Amino acid sequence: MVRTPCCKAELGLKKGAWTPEEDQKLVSYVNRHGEGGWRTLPEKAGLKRCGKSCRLRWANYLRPDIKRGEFTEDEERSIISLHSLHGNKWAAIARGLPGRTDNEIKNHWNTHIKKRLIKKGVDPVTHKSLISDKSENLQEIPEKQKVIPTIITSDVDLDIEKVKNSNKKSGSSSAGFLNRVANRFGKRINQSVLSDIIGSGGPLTTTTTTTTSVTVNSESDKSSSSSFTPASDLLCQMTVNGNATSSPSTFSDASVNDSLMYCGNEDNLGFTNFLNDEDFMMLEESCVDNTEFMKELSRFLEEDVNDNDEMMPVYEHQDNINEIDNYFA
DNA sequence: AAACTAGTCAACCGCTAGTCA
DNA sequence: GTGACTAGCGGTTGACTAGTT
Repeated sequence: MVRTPCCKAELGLKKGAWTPEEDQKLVSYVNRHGEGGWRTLPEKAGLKRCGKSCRLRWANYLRPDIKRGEFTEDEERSIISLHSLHGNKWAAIARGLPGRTDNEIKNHWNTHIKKRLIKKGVDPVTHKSLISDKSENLQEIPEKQKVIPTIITSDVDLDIEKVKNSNKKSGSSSAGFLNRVANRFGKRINQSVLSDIIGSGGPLTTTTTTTTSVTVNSESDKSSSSSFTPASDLLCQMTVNGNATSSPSTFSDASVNDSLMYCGNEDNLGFTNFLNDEDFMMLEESCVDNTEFMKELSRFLEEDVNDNDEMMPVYEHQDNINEIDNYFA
């Protein structure tokens, strides 16, 4: 089958930048007749362009619902989050950002976000830490340099520091529990066990972006460290004296997309994002299926009963977007 | 001030999937 | 089932701009 070329140069069709007059003609035509019929539209609208070009121009720049201007922090978070789930499926990503086009997102990714991720030591393709791949060699890195970058935000310095310094609010639900688990239990549990659990599967709904920072101080704790770095939807990082590893996870929930939960002091573990009850239940189910984990967990709980106020999330039920903005302001 | 370089982004190209006759 | 056609997607290009030498 021989395809008919969409744009026949020999027909004298124009290429290159659109003029205001052309835009006006296109907008006027689409407003009168609606979208579609792109192949025949140019002729009817009096444009010397191919239909494909008209469709693109309309879809990317002339549509009234298009949002122009700088990407917001939240939008960037969403892009990174969605990209971790969809990869370079720009159209799919664009569907998650109303008013933004696939082309715009693609450009922004390639010119800004990708570079920033690389700069922070994060592979923009796998969303895993580039440093973690060499975790075995990290012992040789000077202590001061053993800092695993946290990703996700639109700005390099957007910050955990701010979170750390914010007023701490007490938590009471699954998030608080998980923080205690992370704080205490994470130091002890066998890494492979925890990795299995965290990456053990579950329904995926939407993507999320989470950064989990963990620091374990004692030398002996190194062997029992773990990190939760989901390849597809939950981005977490964990460091143990600077050593970072990663493993896939399956938490999901758009609500988690706001990176706002907790960040403890530097000597402790914590989830920087809020985990809602649905996510928690998913984790719980995975845990229950793992007897080894449950044994460890039982031990942890016994110890935890007497000491559960040690680690509280900074943030837990903050669902107002303005408050989130203030958080990073 | 001119030349060069790097960054940005609008637009194009090639391809695929879906639909219809 | 096949071919023609449309819509849409993702990768790439190239014009333009800003910054640097």
